[in-house]
Amino acid sequence: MSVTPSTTLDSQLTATWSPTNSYPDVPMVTSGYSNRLWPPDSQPQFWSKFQVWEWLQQVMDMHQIDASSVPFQNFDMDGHQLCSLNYQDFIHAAGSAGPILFHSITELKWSGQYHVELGQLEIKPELDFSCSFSDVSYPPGDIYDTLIPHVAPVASPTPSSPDIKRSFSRQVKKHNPRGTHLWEFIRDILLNPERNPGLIKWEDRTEGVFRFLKSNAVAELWGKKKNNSSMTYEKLSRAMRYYYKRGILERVDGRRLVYKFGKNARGWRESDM
DNA sequence: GCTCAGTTTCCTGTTT
DNA sequence: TAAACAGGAAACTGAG
Repeated sequence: MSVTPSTTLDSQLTATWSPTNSYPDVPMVTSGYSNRLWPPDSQPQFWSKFQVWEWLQQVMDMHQIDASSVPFQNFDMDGHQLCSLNYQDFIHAAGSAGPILFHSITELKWSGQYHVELGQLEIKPELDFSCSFSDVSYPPGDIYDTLIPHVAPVASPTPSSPDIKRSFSRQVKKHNPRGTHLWEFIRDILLNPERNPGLIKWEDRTEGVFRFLKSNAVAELWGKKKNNSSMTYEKLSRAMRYYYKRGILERVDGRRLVYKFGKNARGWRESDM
């Protein structure tokens, strides 16, 4: 299923979010998407489906949202369609993560058109591949505490009371307490081979079977991401084996360095994109 | 401070 | 013989 845009791009830009008609009693907070992760001339209206998917993944990584909590197939659309979605469309398509995604795309659309307060969020820029996905963290009392109630219009399922807000925050973060999981890191390499040619490759894309080509290099990259210079493939593979029990990976008997995504791994299928 | 999830580290034994 | 696999056990880490 995918969400059909309910308004046009132009009407959306003026009706759903603007610096003047939103929530004047609340200071605007930026997460820095427009300034850090996407080039200034990157206009979401002109994104391809793949770029939409990349954006989706990046926002989820930034906010440490479990990828399995957002049905990627709901975002089977190009940038123009994405920009045409209103707040309710995002709620419909992404559930509790909808407000965050809505805020992100709105900010990108409005990039440079309104004053933002920088410096409220900690960004850890890195130049290598690993920063492409999720090396952004927030201080305590992070964006969920400030963003969600502000973005949410009246009569939305978005949390408003402190208790609900707290449980929402927990729901979003509990699954991923320390940023991107290893399997998501692996998946991202597979889905972005242009960034890491020759590290891991698909053996059977439709079945989710993949093979490590440079196991030590992947381990090194993982260690770099976790700021752990002593990471080895042996340790990484131990963590991979723990995924068997959880159904995130399945064993591929008799083949070295070959793994397969299991039923609980999300976001790797072409149909998810 | 406690609990929990998700690793990380170390280890022994087995398979390729 | 080396590299990789398998899995137990304990420790670690960050977040709620």
